[in-house]
Amino acid sequence: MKVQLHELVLQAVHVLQSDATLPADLAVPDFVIERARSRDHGDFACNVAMLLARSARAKPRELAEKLVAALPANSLVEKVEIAGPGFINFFLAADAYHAEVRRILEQGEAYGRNTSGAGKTVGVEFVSANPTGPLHVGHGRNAVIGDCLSRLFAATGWNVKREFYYNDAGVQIANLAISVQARARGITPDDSNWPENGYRGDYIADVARAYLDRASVVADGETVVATGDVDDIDAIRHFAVASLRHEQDLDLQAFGVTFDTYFLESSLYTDGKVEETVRELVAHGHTYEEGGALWLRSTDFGDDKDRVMRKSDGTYTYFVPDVAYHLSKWQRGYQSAVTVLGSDHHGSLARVKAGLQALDCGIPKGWPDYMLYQMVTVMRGGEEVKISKRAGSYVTLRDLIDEVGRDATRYFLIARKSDSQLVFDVDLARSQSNDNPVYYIQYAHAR
RNA sequence: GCGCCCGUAGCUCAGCUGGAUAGAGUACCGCCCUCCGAAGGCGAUGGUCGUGGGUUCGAAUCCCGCCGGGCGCACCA
Repeated sequence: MKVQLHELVLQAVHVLQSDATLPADLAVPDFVIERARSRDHGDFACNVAMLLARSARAKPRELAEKLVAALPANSLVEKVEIAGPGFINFFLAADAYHAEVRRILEQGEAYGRNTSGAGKTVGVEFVSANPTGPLHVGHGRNAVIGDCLSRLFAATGWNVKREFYYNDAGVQIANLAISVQARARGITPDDSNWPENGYRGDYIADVARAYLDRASVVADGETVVATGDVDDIDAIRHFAVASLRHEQDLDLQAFGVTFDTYFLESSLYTDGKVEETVRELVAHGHTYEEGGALWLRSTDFGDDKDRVMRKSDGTYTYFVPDVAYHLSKWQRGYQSAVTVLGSDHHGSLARVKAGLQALDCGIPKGWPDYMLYQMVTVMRGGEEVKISKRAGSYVTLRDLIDEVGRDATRYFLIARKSDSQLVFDVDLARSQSNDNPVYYIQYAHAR
């Protein structure tokens, strides 16, 4: 409807240009057709006369009158009024509404969709939680943002690849393994010989128990059987990662979120992608050695300081596999890529983009896009629920889904714009949720 | 100190590519519904849009300063 009205107004402007009421070389400003706030102002309002007034050296209201007179005949509009400082208000004919209703009924699910993204592939990376614990409310916000974004892309014809990237090696996973190992040996977080950076949550004990019971777990298409050998740290790590990935999968499934690809950071090493990335960066002359470390001259690409790629101990900093990962997205043909990321990671954006530019392989400057979101706090009973990752106590996504229902949780996490901090009021969400378990109990009693 | 984000009703937040009386939920207050959903329906109250300047016919919206809050500024991930 707006598009059609926009076209009508544009034609009126052209008419005035052709009869010299308006200068022929006039740049037509970006005017808007918008839904009128008040019924008195009709159905749609247009501000073009006020925007044209200055360059046309005319009074907005007079211009508006001339524009209205020049409007092409059409069946959409029943009445046009000029109001206020020069708004053109359109009152639509009932037929216009009827036609739209018919379109909605005819097109059903397809209504409102378009094909503007046809033939293009977008990679949407979201959640990307490391398998070191259950998903929490922050991951929930990430998940629903990424899911909605993906659906929007799909609705506009894009080929959407939903991707979950996770670290299955590295320091944090080593900590996970020794935590499970400690639990399997009967050590608890309060003991003096509990590992210094160990994960303290109760779920670690659950994993340890399952490991000792020689349980099997399926994650990312692989079945892992626990050996029960407390001294085999590799086996423990493998089992622990699979266990937590499995738990996360269950949570995501309960949340209605799916992925096409689970991308393992370790594959970047085994496939030689990390080495390839470093080699390319060195080959293009954007690196230098200093203090026994290999540096990327990322300041050449908009970063505020140069970054270490390879530490003096020979290992890579995390940002190298990050660059390698994004390179892999590019090579997989993602013309567009979006990463949904907590704003506490926004500092890493500049260096990853710098790294990609330094590869000189044709990646556009702004690629990839990021969707940052702010922190979530949870209120329950009028008080903020304190979280302590150290102690392993925090509000999990599963808690919220069980307590207020899937859709209400999704709604409250997406209802706020992502760059506002969000307060999730559990009681409010419960009271407004159709899935509210208390409601069903009451309803059952009432019957 | 530097960078990013936020500051709108008691509370949680929309509105911010400038437009005509700044909206919603919630809380509080009033009214309705008294056998099948009173965790409902209707209505009222409530705002110097953090603050000071600037641009403009017109600023919550754009620009600059200041104040307040969050996050980030590693040879950690």
